[in-house]
Amino acid sequence: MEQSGNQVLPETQGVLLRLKTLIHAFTNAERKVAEQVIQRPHEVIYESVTELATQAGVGETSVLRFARRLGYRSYQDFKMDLARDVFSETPEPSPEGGGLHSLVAGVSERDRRVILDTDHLVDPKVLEAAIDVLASARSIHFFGVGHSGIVAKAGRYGLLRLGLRAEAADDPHFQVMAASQLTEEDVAVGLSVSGSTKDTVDSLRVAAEQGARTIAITAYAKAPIVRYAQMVLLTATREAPLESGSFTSMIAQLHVLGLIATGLARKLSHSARQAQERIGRAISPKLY
Amino acid sequence: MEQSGNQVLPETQGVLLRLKTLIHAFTNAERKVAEQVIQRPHEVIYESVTELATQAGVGETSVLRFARRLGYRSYQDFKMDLARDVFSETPEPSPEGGGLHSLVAGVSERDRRVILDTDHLVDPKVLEAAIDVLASARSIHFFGVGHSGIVAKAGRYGLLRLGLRAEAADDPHFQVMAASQLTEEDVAVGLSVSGSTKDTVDSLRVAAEQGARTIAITAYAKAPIVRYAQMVLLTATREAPLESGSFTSMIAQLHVLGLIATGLARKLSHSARQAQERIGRAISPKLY
DNA sequence: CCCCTATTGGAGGATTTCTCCACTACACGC
DNA sequence: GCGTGTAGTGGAGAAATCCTCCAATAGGGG
Repeated sequence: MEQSGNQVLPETQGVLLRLKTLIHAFTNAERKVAEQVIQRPHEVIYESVTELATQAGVGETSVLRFARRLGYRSYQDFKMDLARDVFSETPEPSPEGGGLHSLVAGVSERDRRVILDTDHLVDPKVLEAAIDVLASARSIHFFGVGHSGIVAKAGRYGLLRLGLRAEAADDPHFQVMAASQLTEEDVAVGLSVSGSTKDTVDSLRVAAEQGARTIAITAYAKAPIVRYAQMVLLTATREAPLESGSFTSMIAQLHVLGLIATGLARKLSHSARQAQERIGRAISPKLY
Repeated sequence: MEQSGNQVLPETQGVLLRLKTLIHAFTNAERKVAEQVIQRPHEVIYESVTELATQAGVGETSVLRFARRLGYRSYQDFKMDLARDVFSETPEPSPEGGGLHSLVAGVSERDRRVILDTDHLVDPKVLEAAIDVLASARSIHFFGVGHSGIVAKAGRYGLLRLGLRAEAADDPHFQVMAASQLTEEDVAVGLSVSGSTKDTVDSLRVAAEQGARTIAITAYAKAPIVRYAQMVLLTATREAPLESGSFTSMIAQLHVLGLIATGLARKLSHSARQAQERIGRAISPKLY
């Protein structure tokens, strides 16, 4: 009496596990259904009541009852829960050896790791200070050559999108020329992974001598560039000797710029939104 | 279906990611359905055709067509695949709290996620084909404007480091001029997140007309640019309305370039190592 | 402005899910 | 042995759902 009727079976995790432990609680017909489900769950999730009933050699009704007995409102609900089991069980042991799969996995791991590592190297207080200074600057100048010159431009565009006045110079001469024109109202951001790039260090030095606020983004806390920086934001390095690691360094730098830009966007949310809209309208005719 | 003769079509994983990249391939009604699915996949997997149709404000037929267009035999099949996505997705850390810590955590999560998503969108076969083609190219030309122009330059430098002949143009005129000079021995790489940037699309078209091999790196599988690309590599998108998401897009693009460059470095390990050494010697006098 | 194609949703048929109920089997008491 | 009660089972058909067909309409190109 108690053991059948409308007893609801205990609720543990995982339909499949539950089925196996409860195999004895089922009636004959239900057990046949349970066996089908346990044996070939991957197929069952794509089968209808009728199909499963036929496969199990029982009537449709028994399949329905089976699902109800497990506590589901409908057969569909049961299938979805079974699907959760089936899909989340696969811990995906890498299909086959090395080759291209491990290329993607390896580079991905490296690129994600450099972001995580950078998170720990960036000092929140310095980040906040940098954001404050940038938010109230008259103009912002990014300095960098080589790869860092590219990132400097990215930084410039990112701040332009927020409606700030930003410049970027990657030519060594123009860079130092621009630096010589700065004042206390301006901010100079020097980008150099090594922190030792002569041109960039010189530009930041000149900017500092002019009284401008200076921010350095580098991977080495004791590099020459930090001498002239009031605020230092560190990026992680991921030396991969042969494998072209330059993209990884750039990702770290861009990540830091993303932190700054997002912080600025929050601080300036109103004007930033307006700037975004203006830019959106201006760019749309350039698209197909 | 696809016009371009032997285009290497991207074969991506994950319904949700695919939906985002294919958003252009949908009709109006289908897009409404897609939006529902993207916005609340957890609920959709428990809904019937009728329910989803009502929610999206379209007819049932459009929902069915939507599933068919994605390549599923039935609506049930589509739901099962969606369930796989939903259930195997790593739970997104809650964006709790305000402060600066959540700024770093939020941006970091976003930047790492875009890399993971991109991994799933990049088709290994296409990647391999692209690497092969690039390894044997006489010269490689990167095209892009705006943010993608910056990434184009990064791509150029990355390949230069491997001893390959690489160029990058971000000026619309020079870009198309350069494209018009290419031959079958050359490779053109078009970078455009939207895939709709006129200048870049035109350049890739001209390059294709000249018989050059063409590769597109974009976030939308059905964007105009893919018409002229023999190989398409997809990047993930991370729409962050206000927050400056441009850095995130660039990180995704750089990650794909990193995949290519690392693959090339392996393939050309000998000559790449030599190139690295030459470059190292050449650059060292520029450092303090 | 017209034509042509692509897009769309409704009608209704096909399939699937579910409810209801009759039937069987078996246990137990008399 | 026989009646009675109860659990177990599947079939009939209703309800819901999924799907096909097709007419109406919107939109784009000439």
